Amino acid sequence: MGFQDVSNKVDFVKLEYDILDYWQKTDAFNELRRLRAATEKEYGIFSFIDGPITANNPMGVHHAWGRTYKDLYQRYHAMLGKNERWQNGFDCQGLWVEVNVEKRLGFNSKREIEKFGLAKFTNECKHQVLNYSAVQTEQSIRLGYWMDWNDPAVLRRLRDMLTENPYQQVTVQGPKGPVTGTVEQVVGQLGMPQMGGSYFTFSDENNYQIWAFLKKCFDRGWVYKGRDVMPWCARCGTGISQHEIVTEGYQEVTHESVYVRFPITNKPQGSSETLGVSDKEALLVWTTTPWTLTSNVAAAVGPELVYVKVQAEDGWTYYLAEEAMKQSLTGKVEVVGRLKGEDMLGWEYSGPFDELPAAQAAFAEMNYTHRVIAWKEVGADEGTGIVHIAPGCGAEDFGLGKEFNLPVIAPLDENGIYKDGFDWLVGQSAHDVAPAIFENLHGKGVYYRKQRYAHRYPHCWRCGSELVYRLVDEWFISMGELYDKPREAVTAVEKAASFRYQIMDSVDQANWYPSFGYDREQDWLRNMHDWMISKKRYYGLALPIYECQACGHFHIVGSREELKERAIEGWDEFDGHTPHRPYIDGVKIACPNCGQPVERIKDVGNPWLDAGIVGISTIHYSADREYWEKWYPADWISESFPGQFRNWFYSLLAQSTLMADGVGPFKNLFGYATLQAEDGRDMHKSSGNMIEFNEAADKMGADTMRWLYASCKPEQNLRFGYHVGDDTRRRFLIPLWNVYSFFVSYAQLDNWQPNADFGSDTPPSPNAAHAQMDKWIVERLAETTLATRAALDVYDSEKATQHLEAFLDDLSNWYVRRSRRRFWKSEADEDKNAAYATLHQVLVDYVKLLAPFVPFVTEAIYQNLVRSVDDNAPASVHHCFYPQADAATLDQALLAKMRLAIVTAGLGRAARGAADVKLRQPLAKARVNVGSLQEQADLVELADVLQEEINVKAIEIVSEVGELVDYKLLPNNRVLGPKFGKDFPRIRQALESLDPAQAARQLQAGQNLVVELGDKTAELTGEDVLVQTEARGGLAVASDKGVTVAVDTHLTPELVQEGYARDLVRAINTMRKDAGLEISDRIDLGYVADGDVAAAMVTFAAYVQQETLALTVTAVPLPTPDFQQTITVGDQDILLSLRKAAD
RNA sequence: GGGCCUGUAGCUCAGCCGGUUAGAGCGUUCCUCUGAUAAGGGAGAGGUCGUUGGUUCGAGUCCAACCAGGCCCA
Repeated sequence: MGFQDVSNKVDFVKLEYDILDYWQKTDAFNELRRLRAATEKEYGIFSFIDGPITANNPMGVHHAWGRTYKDLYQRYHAMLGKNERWQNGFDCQGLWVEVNVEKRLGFNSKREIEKFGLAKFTNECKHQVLNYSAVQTEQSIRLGYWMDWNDPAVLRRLRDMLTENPYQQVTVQGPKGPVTGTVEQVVGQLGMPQMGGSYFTFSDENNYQIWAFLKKCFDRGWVYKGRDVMPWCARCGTGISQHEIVTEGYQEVTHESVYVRFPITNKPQGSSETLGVSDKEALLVWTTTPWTLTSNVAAAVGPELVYVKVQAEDGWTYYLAEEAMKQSLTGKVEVVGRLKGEDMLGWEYSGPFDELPAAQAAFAEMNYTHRVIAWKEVGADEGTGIVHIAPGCGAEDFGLGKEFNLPVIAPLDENGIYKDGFDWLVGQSAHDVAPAIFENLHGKGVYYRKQRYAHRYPHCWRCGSELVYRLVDEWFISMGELYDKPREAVTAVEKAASFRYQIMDSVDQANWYPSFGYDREQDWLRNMHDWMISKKRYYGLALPIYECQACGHFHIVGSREELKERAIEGWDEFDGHTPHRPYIDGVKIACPNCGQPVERIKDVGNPWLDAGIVGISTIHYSADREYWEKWYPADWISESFPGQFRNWFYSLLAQSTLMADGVGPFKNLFGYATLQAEDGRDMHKSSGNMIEFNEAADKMGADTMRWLYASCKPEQNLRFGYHVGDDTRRRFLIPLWNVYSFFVSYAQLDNWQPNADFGSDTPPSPNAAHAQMDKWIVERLAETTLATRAALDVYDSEKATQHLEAFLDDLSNWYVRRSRRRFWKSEADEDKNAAYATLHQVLVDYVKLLAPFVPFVTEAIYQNLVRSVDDNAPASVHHCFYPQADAATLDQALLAKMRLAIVTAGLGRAARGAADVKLRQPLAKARVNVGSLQEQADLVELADVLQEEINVKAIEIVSEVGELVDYKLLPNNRVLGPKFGKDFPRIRQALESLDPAQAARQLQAGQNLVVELGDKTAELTGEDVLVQTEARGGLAVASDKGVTVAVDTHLTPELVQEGYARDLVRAINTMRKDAGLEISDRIDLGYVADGDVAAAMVTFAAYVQQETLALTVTAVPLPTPDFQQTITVGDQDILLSLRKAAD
């Protein structure tokens, strides 16, 4: 037994695959679950509820960002001993799955789906989900994400069998034994206790649990059918709810907008204007959606807006808003009148498409003519200030239509095609008719001009098509009244009646990271409309709404049992199927009101119902209430911010709040921003800046990705790419590996092994300075442990990584660098043993701290440092407990002392650099000035360290370095400003005129300074004035943070010779390396030199021999050298030759 | 239309309650160290702190307007 070889050239990607194998072979994840089930009693639980990922595509690098957080915090809490559920979730239902299946099957319309058959189509959708859930499972495993994953092979088997024949019997292994049923039935049980693994929102449990939720809403009277003009996707044939459309639904597009004449036919009595019989007078109206002109019923003006009557060259007289003239009119015009919008109310005009049968019928029915109405929202920034109103084609228009009791002309069917009654337009798509409409208007003489117009226009968020507005019947959950008073003033009764206030209370119950998330969610809840839950589609939640065609009553069924009880038809055909179309549609119930048979409405549910119920459904709310109470609410949830306030966060909050009687679904919410490409743009395949997850993982390495993700600012958009990846690897993983590889290579060389219970009984180094260094790095690790835990406890991985990186820098660039010689020396004494034991222990604890962040490399290091020497240790670093430290016992004095030494050494090197004296050249002394007596004492103690670091013969601690620095007096603005106010500039001036050196002495002696301000004097204390030292130009001095270091650059011949000796040692050692010698190989050395270099070779012979492991040194070239080279030392060319000694 | 955020070095970003000479990392140039290091260290170049006003002894920081970009809600 002993440590395995470690190359310092590591292939991290290969290492990750090896570790994945190891975890699989040792069943490491399941072992962790067993261990934590056993420690739950002592340490409790950490409840995480996963926001489901849409199983419709391979996962992207942006998912990997979120999954890194999820894995990190679950692993951290597992290392704290807590038990967890480890359940991933897949989002499985809804339009996005349908769209991709349509693509796969080559469908373009709903008709083709119906022709294909709903039963088969539903299966294809499930097939799609099973396929990508398998892919995403594999990808997540590759990321190192530990979850209760399904075997991807089983998911694929179910996928294939489902398409083959969903009714064949299948048996799969569950955690409590085999599960048997038809393929459809088994798939419907995925995620349930008997199946284990990820939850799938298409499961029976999830669907029926939503029924229960809807039933509760129904019982409270919150569910209603609404008729409204909604954004509608003609391709998908479905309404798009407000929840889906804001933000990502809008895209910048350019349309042909059109200016149209609405010829005025009548100005009623009382108008200030009268219509001249022969006048060609018209309202000038503008629209960006020409297809809606067929449905015009009114024109709206701003009642307070100023309008003008203009005579144009074309013989027409136009009315339009004064401010809109410039953007609207072309050619010469003359203003002939001015009036307010309210003066035009009631004017009648002839519409652009009055000849259409649909228009005639609608107008005749209500005995209506086109007229001007008032709308205070009308402005003149765009268009003409006269707005075309078509209540059948626009949401606001519809609202106005209700207000003014206008006829509604709805032109489009669900595919966006003109319906009957629209004459020549029938059968044409709204998207394509603009040119024909223009031509038609032209023919009628009402066309004025067209204009290209760029604006943000809503698009279907799934398929990208432009939306139209369409009059439809949809189902809604009422979000309740928004009371016109502060939240605190809302009474219990009001709250009970208004769902939104109940959800707001749940928002209050959680900590939101970052905190602005809280405000965003409350803002959404204040502003949201009622929740549109229906979609006229095929695959998804079957809304259990039964609307009686006979009496108009509707009923909501709250469970499978209730449906069975109420069913009067079709139950037997449905029984054994999942609650999906088409089978569920065959069940009829008796209308609870009139007893007539009633069918389910055909609509399926909004997919956020599926995702939002998981806080209830996945923890067995109905099957095992005790279990649910234990795991609800979640300690923590996490998703990307954009979109989720009105989507998952919202639906989770809403559904949970109702089901859990006002207890919110989570205690802590952690959100993060958007992942972008390195160029700062969003990642898109079409932009060519897309990085696929698999490619990133295998090129960059999963640990690198994870450290990158964990160390970034979550609330800021993350720029992801190979350059930041390289930077991350170089900054962190490579130095980590180098320290590890350094340790192992020397430990192997010395055949060093830790004690069985390493760390506890290693005697300290007999060398006091070394013992102190060992103690320091241990203290630094304790300090880092405290800081890391504190950061992770508040979900601040960014801060944690900063502390962990700072530690690595201290470990690598101070502890190891300062201690290297202890590992090199040949005798295996107590000092060496202490060094090994310290570095070993520190590395082991450090990788435990790192394990949740970078699970692969830490596992590899742990296996070698711990498992290869201790069979009884936990099989995986991830089975260990997280390191602990006690803040009370931290040796703050030692930490401060060493920090000072590190700063001072850096300044010493900087001072040498300023004087252009390279570090190999020894110098006589350095003088150091620090502020406090404590610091002076600390530096005296660490003088030998500083001598080596700065390569000087002596360190002199001085209280004054006056001849090397200039003093500078600076006013302490923060103190003096408030004290002197307007006199402050004069104080500054007076201070500048003092002799700084003398003033500094005075202040240091505790005396006050007296300055002349012309008419008066002022006294300044040591607190009022800041005394700074600054290096006098050209001298070897550096200062920072109250420390000043000056090096004496005077060279004596002895120092020069010693410098040569060090140059020679360096050159010889490089030659040894180039000659391929082992570190421990002995050599014979020959050289040809004269003058000072030859003298140095004699004076420092012992030193050179010792440093180069030379058995013999001769002042002639070796006759048969292994390696020979001429180097330059001082101004001489020196011939060096060496040969491996016979030994 | 309303609200919020951002604008600082070539790039990515710090900059606390207004206070001294505006910083870091990457990149770049030069120097240096190195028998763990695809590393490390140091120095240099690089800034009208988006623009214009205002408040103040003093503004990157506070206020107003504007410009540019982003987000949220109508």
